[in-house]
Amino acid sequence: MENSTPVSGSLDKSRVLDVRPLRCLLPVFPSAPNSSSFPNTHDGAPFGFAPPSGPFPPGVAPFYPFGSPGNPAAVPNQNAHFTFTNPISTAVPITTIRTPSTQHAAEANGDTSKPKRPKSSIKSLKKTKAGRHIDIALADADIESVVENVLASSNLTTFDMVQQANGDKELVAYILMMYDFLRRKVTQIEESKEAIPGVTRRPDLRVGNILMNKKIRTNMRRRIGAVAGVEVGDIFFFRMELCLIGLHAPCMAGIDYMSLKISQDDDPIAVSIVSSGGYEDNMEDGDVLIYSGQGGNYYRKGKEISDQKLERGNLALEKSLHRGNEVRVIRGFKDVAYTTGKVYVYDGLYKIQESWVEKGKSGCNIFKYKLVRLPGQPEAFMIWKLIKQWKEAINARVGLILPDLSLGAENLPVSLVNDVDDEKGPAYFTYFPTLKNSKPGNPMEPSTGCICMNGCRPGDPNCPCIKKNGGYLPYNPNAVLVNQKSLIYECGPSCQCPPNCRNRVSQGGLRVRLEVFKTKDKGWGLRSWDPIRAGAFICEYAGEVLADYEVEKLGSENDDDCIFDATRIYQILEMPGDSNETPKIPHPLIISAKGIGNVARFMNHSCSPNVFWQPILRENKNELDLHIAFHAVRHIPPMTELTYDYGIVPHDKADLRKKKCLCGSIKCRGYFH
DNA sequence: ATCGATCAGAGGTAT
DNA sequence: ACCTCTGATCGATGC
Repeated sequence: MENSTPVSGSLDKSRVLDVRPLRCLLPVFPSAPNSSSFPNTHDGAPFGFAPPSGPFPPGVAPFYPFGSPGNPAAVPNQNAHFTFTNPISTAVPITTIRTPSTQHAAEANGDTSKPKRPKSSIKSLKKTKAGRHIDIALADADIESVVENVLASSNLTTFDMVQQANGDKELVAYILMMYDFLRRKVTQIEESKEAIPGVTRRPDLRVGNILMNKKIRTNMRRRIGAVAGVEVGDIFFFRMELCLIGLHAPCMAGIDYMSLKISQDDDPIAVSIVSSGGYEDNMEDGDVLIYSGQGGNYYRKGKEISDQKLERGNLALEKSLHRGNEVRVIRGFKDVAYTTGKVYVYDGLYKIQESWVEKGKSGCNIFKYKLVRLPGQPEAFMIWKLIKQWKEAINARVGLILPDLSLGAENLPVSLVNDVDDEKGPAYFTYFPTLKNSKPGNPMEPSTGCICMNGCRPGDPNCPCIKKNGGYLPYNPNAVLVNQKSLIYECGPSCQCPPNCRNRVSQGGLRVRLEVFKTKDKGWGLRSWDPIRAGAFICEYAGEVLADYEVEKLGSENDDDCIFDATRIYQILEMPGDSNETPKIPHPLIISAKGIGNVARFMNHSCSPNVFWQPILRENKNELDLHIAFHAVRHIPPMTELTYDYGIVPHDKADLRKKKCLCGSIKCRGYFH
């Protein structure tokens, strides 16, 4: 990983770099809508990872976690609004939350109008020392009300029985987005409170527990083989996600099994395993997995390391070996972008080929199972292995044209690849990592920057930058946006916090290893070698900010590719969040990346995008320093094309600029601008 | 920065 | 009640 990072250069972002080596000058995007050089069919999505889309099943109203960008008039369910800044609000100042009063606690609980509190709250009350009762109770009430309100705004409390029993792609995507949004939100709230030493709050488990209790889950019944709505290659970042969608039921154990009635006998049969390196698994081969049985393991109070026994999961694996049933395999490993976290990849169906017992490093017996991947499935874990090779030696990348398109302007290289035809690169442009000619206007009221010398801390009641964001730091750790906002106020040149401040995410440069590649039918596109978490920052839209007179010219000229136009009409994203928080920019912003730009200029349009944009205002004395940042709608597996919604041109020039859309989504509008 | 020890947890099975 | 390839945190090392 590190060896692919060029020596800094990140300090000198003002340099404009020429990308001259690209000799072949061909159009970047599909040209005219009636061009015959592009296929008219919508089939054949470039990869197996077509984004979830389409009409929601009955009972599942789409709700808009990250809000609906653009025109508020385009929001269909105006009556389903919920704001986080409303009364119940999470935006209660920390100080009021911290004033302990039994009356307050009782009121807070009563206000939820939920007579039954989840058992987790009761437990924490019982287990916590006397002095902390109220804090915990208030925290729980606070979080419960957030969850309640989010769920209420989605017109949904539980799925019906059919949906709980069997999912589909949309339902699975919906549950995962809901889960991760709530998890980020709870993390944000917890972070803003004073930490209780020695107490870890585990938002992942908490939110999982709440959704489980509310039956916001699917594929509940255990099954052998494929799980409806889950595709080979899908990625996850928490074990709870696997539970909620029925891919792997135990929230910690590595082997999931069910009893299968054969004549009179009840045989346990393994249905899925999670291999994440906790034991002495062998992950060398992409299609073969040597998996260790469970039990007899290290650390458990009052228990010694011991021989593993042929019971529970081990017995199930043994039975599955003889029965020859398919076993789902989820491979987990350290997330390179987030050292303390893990990423899980659903690697499809395997069969157990053999089993044996061997002595582990501790000297105790360990069961071993050899699993072999069934042929004919899309590649999943194999792609990760390939990428690892590319990172070690860039020349291993087939079709490589340039190892770094940015020529050092970014803090990570951006490879340029064509493995579909012989085109040698996109049309000439100059790589530049941020905006030129920014700061076109003056704000209504002057503002001052922060003085957080060690970086802005969540929950700091005195930080003006956090105040401007409604009292919460808008980003979770690791540059993940909690939810879409009308406008995010980042720290900027007039702040005294350091460049690595958590409130400067869009200024920190690339955090995932990107690749510009030739698509099959949409010209050049953008994708990532690294997995991307839902909400994670991807890149800024760089280019030249167009002045009014330049915008006027746009319609008449035909060369208006590579435009970001915040004034267009945008469709609502299907993400959990607050539908009131639609992007609102302080002044019209149109960016041209035709001559000067960064990776963002290669992102293609999709009517069901996996990336959304977010306006950012950087604190800069009395100037409006407005930028556009792109974040992930949902978890995005490596090598999946990144797309966002280009929006709709409202005025009469629209028809002239229509291009045939090839996004392949069920909800495709048929064209884009 | 990376490692290990630590521990409260969750859904689930087994009794 | 018992089980477990979690996940965050805290301290101690590594370079």
